[in-house]
Amino acid sequence: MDADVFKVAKKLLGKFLVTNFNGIITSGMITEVEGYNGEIDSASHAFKARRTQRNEIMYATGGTAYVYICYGIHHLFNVITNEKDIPHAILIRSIEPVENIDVMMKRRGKKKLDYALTAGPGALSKALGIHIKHNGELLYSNLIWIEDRGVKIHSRKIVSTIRVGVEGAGRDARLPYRYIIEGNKWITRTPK
DNA sequence: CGACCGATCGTCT
DNA sequence: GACGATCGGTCGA
Repeated sequence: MDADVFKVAKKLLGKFLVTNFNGIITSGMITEVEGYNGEIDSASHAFKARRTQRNEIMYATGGTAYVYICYGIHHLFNVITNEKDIPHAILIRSIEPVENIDVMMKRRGKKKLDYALTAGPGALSKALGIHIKHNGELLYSNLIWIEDRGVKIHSRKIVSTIRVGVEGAGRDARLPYRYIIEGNKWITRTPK
């Protein structure tokens, strides 16, 4: 929980996102994130304080998972970061796979191990088994959590770019709120 | 490689 | 009734 969603977003790089479903642990190191600055961010689901059934969880206390479905198919995983009623969110966009990679490949229907296994928010959710039913899950639960394993990402290695897929988001569409680990190959393409 | 396009359905107007 | 905080396949160079 922190007042500055972008500071938290950068801190999440190098942390490990872990799931434990049906006794199987899968995990990866976070390599790409995007910050969504609540009610004043025209690319955020909570823009203009529009509170709906879908985005209600964004108003929960920091440390809660916000999962929603995009394009009818993909489950996108976000971390809520602020106090109750302040809808700041961080979209986890890519991870570098670490534990039980074979399970993740099976979930994704992949035969080759490459960046596509866990690059992109829909892809990593599928690989980790994250589902819409985990919306509202607490990230200090025993199902989904974030671990610090001592990996330090120096601020010089953090690159910011515009966010992906928000071209039509209006005023804030081109703000540099996407953060990636420089040189890491486990990330999606950078938009123009 | 890059560009394009169809899939697919919950959510909001 | 329209439209996504996307993905993966195909096509052409």
